[in-house]
Amino acid sequence: MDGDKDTRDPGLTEFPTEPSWDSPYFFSNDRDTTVLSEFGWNFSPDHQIGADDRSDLAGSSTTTTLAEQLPERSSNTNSDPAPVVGSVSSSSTEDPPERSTGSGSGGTPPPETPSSTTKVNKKKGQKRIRQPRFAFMTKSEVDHLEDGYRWRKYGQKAVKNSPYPRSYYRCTNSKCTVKKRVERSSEDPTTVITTYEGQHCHHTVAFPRGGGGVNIISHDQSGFAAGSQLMQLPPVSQFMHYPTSIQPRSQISPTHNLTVGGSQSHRLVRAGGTHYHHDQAAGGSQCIINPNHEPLRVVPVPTDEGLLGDIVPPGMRNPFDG
DNA sequence: CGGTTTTGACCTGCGC
DNA sequence: GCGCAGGTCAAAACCG
Repeated sequence: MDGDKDTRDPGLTEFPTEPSWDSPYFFSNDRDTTVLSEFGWNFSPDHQIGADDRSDLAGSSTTTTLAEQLPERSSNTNSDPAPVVGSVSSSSTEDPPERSTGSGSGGTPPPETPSSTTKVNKKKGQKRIRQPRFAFMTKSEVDHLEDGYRWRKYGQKAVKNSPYPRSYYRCTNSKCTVKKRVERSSEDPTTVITTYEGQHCHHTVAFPRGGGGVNIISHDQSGFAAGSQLMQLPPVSQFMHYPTSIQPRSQISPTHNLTVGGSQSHRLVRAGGTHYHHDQAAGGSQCIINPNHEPLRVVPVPTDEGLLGDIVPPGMRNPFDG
């Protein structure tokens, strides 16, 4: 225990402060947001930002994306100190549908049944399968950043070697198993590390039309489908759009330090209070993306388009927007 | 009143 | 096998 696992730190500290276009790190879309990804996606250079874009971003951008090929369940080897922030190693298994009970028993199961019962839930030899995760760091004074989805906090834990606790959130959509962890970097308290796990199976919450709503993504676009390599685009609207829309959950701090580009971003607007309009089309389509087909390029875009403008085909954007 | 947050307990995986 | 740290549960508290 001492030299113990700096699991997370390594990963984080190693992220280039500047985009490494030749490395798995890519996606530089904002100044203060570093995007890290744990997806098993196979982003190829072709999907990275174009040379032109690079020059545009390279300069001031501190945004970095890490796309890491996640072997099914790496993370346990030291060499793979949780590729991302998460550090998580044994996170959810979850076969999406049901709460994995993962800890299945987690909480306060009947003391009477030793653990057998609980264990039963989680088949023994069954190894947990990690859901694709995606993390990014954002300079912000608020921990929980708005992303268009509704989250319910289900836990908080103190993180070793960090004075800041880690919060666990779960998408409030009962059919959605996406989770997200939020923690503040111990090295840089101004940086919030958000890790998403899983893919939303629904649209983002639609915000008041007045605010222009959210860039809800509809992803059935056949053009985005790709045979067997279908990749569910997790938080597309999240990680791509976040930067421009992040908002504190409970209150928008005037000093909110998101630099996101300053001028963009007014698509996500709080519906007031802590509630949001739920106009989302329940059971919406799934977010599917095929890296091999659709060049993923992230470049600074005008306010109107937001980051999605370059990622999501117009036809795939918020169906409620128009 | 319904939904969310808080918080302590419990479970699991992993390293030693 | 043990201990640690991470992750999850669920009851209670809180809030709009």
